[in-house]
Amino acid sequence: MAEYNPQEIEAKWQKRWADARVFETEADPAKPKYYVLEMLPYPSGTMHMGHMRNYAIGDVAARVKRMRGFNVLHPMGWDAFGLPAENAAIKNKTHPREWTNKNIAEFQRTLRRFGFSYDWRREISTCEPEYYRWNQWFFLRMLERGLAYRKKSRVNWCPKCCTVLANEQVINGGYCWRHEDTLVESRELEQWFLKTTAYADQLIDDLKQLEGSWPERVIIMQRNWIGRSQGARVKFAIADVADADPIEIFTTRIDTIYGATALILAPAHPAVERLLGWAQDDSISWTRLKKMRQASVKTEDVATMEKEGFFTGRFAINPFSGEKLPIWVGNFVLMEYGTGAIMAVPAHDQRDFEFCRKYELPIRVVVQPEAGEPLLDEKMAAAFEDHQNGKLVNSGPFDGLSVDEAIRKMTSFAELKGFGRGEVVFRLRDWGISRQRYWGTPIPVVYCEKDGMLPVPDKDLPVLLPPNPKLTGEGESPLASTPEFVNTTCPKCGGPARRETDTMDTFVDSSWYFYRYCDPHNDASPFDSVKVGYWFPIDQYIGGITHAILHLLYSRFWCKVMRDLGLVGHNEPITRLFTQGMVQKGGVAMSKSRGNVVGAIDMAQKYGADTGRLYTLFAAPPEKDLEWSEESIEGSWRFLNRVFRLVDKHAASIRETKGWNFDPKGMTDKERDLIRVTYQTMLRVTQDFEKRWHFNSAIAQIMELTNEIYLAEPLENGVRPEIRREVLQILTLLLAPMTPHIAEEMWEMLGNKEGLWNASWPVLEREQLELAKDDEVEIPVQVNGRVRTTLSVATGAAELDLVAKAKSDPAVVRHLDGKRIIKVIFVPNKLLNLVVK
RNA sequence: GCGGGAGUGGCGGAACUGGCAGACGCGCAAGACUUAGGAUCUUGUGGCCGAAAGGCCGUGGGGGUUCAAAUCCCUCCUUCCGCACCA
Repeated sequence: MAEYNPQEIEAKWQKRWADARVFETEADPAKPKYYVLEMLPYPSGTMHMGHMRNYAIGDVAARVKRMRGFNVLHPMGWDAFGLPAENAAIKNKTHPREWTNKNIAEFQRTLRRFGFSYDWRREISTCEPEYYRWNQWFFLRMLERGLAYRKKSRVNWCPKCCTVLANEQVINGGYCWRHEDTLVESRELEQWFLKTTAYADQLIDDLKQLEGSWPERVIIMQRNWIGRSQGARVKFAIADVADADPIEIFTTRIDTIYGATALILAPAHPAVERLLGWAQDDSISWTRLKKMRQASVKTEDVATMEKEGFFTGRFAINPFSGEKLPIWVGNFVLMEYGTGAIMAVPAHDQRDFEFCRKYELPIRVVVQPEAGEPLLDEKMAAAFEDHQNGKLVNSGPFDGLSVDEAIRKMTSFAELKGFGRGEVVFRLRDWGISRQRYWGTPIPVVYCEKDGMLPVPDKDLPVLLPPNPKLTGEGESPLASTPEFVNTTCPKCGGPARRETDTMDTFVDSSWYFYRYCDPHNDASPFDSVKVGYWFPIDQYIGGITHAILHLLYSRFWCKVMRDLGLVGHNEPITRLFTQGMVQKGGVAMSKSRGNVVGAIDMAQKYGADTGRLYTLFAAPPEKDLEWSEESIEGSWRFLNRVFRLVDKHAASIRETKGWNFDPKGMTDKERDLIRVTYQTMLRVTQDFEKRWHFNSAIAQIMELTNEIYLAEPLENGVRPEIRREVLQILTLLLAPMTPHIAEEMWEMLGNKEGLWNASWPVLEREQLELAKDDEVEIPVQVNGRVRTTLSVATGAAELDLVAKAKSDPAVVRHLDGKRIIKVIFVPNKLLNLVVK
């Protein structure tokens, strides 16, 4: 009697896989490819079971596809630049590289311990010059095309990170994404940007291609983030001032322009000073403005903030009606969106209503719903929410038009008269990539006093990080205080020049890393387009929902840039996306700071990697959060022991038998039941893996099959050895993607000379069913005890029901559109066996 | 406020196209084997009634469609996530 010893078995098979180079893969146009990828980890602290769940899901996909004959690319690498390494280095007085490499070694050891089927030859680490030089190369290409640019602007500054954050890194209405308790400040700095807005239309339109294969909510989140609004700009001339520049507003509802009763400017609007300058008695207004501008720095509690404003003393002319409208400044108007100025239409906008109510500005209804209460006074207007389906009133020549007609006609009228035009406005901002930290990719640009800003020539790449920086975590960028880095020569005139001292946001690294896996050691270009052309797009990407916007949006942007550079031939890098749930303990995600991690290595030592893998796959469907439970993990452990004992018990008696070909003749009832339940399980598990990714119910099916075999004991009496072997081999094959080590061991115990890694996924051949694909079968139908009719059922329909459980005998009669349809139960030696109550 | 999910035993969760609700596992209970059990095996386990056979109720609440509803429709409630003065 052999004991299940996971540590021994796992080490044994991991070595065999490595020796046989089972997971190493090359592009091969003769074979169908499958690129499956888990988001690359940031190597910090220790790996816990939350990480493992992610990789277990990907590994199941990789192994199933491999068993089904695909050429599978399944790589792993490290998102190795970033702030924690720098902070740890400051704390421990070491170099960030030291800390990072130590963690990478630890992470790698853990992943290997779990037996994930990676091609380790393709491992990449983004902090290596061989990798980041291509960040710099891409940056220069973008610079050439005007997609990278520098400008002074208000940026998000995290006082804890001591660096700038991208808009996407500001969360919960104004907090740092890494320090959720730290309010982001606003600073004016000279910054590098990548022009994501140049692709705003494509980024939003191409989301359509992803529908159905990306989670709906990710698509919606991206769509909202990009935030496209179709609207119009309208110029309002300023009354009583000669030669004054008009004020331009943006609106999506130009049809309501006759209902405008004021113009409201953002406090930061550049025209405010001029307007106040012209007005008399302005000292109070100046004070208010100053206060408001300071207050607007805070983005906290935006939703509940009281609307405030003041009258500038000036008026604007409504170009449609000629009406004089007071110009106000309002704290709720954003400078960053549209033109920083709006027309207030209090009857048809909640915010305008609140503002005008407070300051007693008039309210005028201009859209009247066709049916329903007449909206004539201001109280009705406030309650009126559906402005989409009304007709215009109080709107001069446009009275009576529907909203859609009015928007069209009034926009072209404004264009004709030259005071407005239709425009699409995006919420998306360009991607600010400058970071004032050391541990990132240096931006490859120099500043010469004579020649100005110049790109570093390609031949001088990579611009290396200085090996011995002074890291303090305070003040300016560490690179700026490293003279040997800063001082350089001008590539044009050869005179003295200064290097750019900002480094790139680490999201640059992860925006294209998956291309590098296709050709990881190329030192002439970021990758070979032919190799990428074979592997791309990624067939299946797996990661947390946390990256729904940041990483996935940047990656999509990068892909489109590379396409326009002629490097790749596809529009979207990722065909299918799967967002797995988190592993929690005590109701919150595992994290070092919360002190609730279950270490992956500890897990492997206590129960073995297979039990850990099985449990994370079994305890919850993969897209849902999983609450870690030390108690219920015992169930997975027990199950593997049970299966192992079962195989061990029969191994000796069946090891020498030949394989069994489906042959219904002479089967005993016990054998038939066993074969039927085995094949049914096989079909259902295949469906769960391939169609639905319901790993938890796939495992449940396998457990059920195991129970059925136990129930059929003693197998020795009444079940031929070759049938026992067939059943146990299929059981082993079904387990292989999830618990590969124990599966290999049992496969060997059953007498197989070749490793399980060479085995194919079990498939029922058509001949075994004795039905051709489009056969029709005549089935007499009994309803309520009497033969009623004869139906023909296409094999397609019968096939569906092959997966029905044996227990669901007798078949069920279904009424569908007046027709009666039959569920068919498959019994091997009788072909089709129908019982209808 | 807007958008998207989710509500099924003591717990995690099954149930594909409307067709035997609660698969599988945890936990719990009883028993077997044991010097012992936090090992292993067997049996039971949604609620109520019943000795049993069996019956009734049951998928957040209420209503509806259907021979048939966890599943479809209406409505309300709860909850999680994302966005949030985007004009």
